[in-house]
Amino acid sequence: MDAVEQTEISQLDNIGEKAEQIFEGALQEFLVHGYAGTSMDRVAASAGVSKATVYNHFGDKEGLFIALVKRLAQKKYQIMVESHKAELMETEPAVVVRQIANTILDNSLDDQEHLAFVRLVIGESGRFPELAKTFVHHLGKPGIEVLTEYLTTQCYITILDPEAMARVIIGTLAHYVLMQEILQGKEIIPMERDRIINTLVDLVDHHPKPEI
Amino acid sequence: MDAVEQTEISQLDNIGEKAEQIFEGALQEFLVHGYAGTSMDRVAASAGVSKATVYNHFGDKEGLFIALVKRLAQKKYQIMVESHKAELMETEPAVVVRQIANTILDNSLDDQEHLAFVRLVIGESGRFPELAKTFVHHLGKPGIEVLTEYLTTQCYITILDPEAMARVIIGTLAHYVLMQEILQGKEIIPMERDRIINTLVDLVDHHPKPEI
DNA sequence: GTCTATAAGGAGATAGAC
DNA sequence: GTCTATCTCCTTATAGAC
Repeated sequence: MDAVEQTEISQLDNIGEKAEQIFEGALQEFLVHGYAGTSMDRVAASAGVSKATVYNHFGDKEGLFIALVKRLAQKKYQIMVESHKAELMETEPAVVVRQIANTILDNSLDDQEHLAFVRLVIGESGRFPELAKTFVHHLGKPGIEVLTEYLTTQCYITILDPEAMARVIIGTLAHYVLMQEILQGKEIIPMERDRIINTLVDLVDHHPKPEI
Repeated sequence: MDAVEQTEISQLDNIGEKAEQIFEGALQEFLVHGYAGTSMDRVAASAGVSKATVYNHFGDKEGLFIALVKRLAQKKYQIMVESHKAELMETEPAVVVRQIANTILDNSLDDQEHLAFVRLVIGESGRFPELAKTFVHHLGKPGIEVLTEYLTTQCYITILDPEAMARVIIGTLAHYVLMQEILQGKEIIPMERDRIINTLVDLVDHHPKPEI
């Protein structure tokens, strides 16, 4: 396999060894200190390369930041959506909703990198609107769409507005992660994850039949 | 009324005219540029005072930032929770949920200051955990508690876990604001607010009676 | 309390050798 | 392509006059 073919296999790999190092260093710094709080000196040091090399690869600080966030969004997409699509073919709504909820929470609640990434994208969404949109496109939209598709085909009798219901489910889970972990509220307003999941499962399991 | 009594009436007013100016300048700068992206020079200029005056009042940049965010959290609390508590005494669940949803969305979706404030608190929640907790304590917790109290007393027959259901309702609305406005996703995944509200109203209106 | 002026250090970005 | 050394500007914070 030659170099040209390799670049078509994945947009994440084979970008050069130095570039990989720079991404790794930039990841550490931007996730911890934010965009304005990160210096290119520390990125270079953390990556183990000189500052000039960083500029040679990514042009300027903004270019590096944008490339990093887009790369991370793609990576998260593969983890959260692609690798779990197969599981969605179960027919029992209760089982499917429980599985989706567990997938989202398992990949969020204890993953400090993910929590820092969400903080970063939301925090910079006013100054980098395109990055916020990339995040929505790669992580918010697919989750809602996949669940909507499922609810539409499997629960069309009981759920009047599947897309709105998908947003209820995803929104509840996202807000739970935001409140408990990202905003560090788990000691202030504790809530067991299973109570959230059970309540969501109930919503689709015995939902109101339209009155007959 | 003398000065001592005045300070007990509200923690928001009567902190000195210069301090008020500084808060106003700091508000503009921090909400737009974030913590690290804001310079004390621009805060002073925006406030119309000298930089030394800012330092005399608030010690350092961090002190000013913390004071500003705490002040804003209190202000938002009064707008979002206190001023709407009376409306909660309606007995119809459908009416109450619709009212809460409209209160939250009316005070969020079009309020650029509020959206920027949420961006700021989430974005800085890793570096200023106490501020994140203040936000949860003043804005997240009261909303959930008030709604939980209502659902517990008024819907105890149909809702098995009122606190979890309160989080479903609040979480759905918060996530809607986050996706559509804060992360600027309204063109990417459009959704009418009334579809969200109607779906939430249905949840409490004809919720599953436990099987008899 | 408030101002002007300044200290001391860090920031983004580049020139030029290799 | 990568490095070292450097340029220039901006940052937080304070000293000292009033």
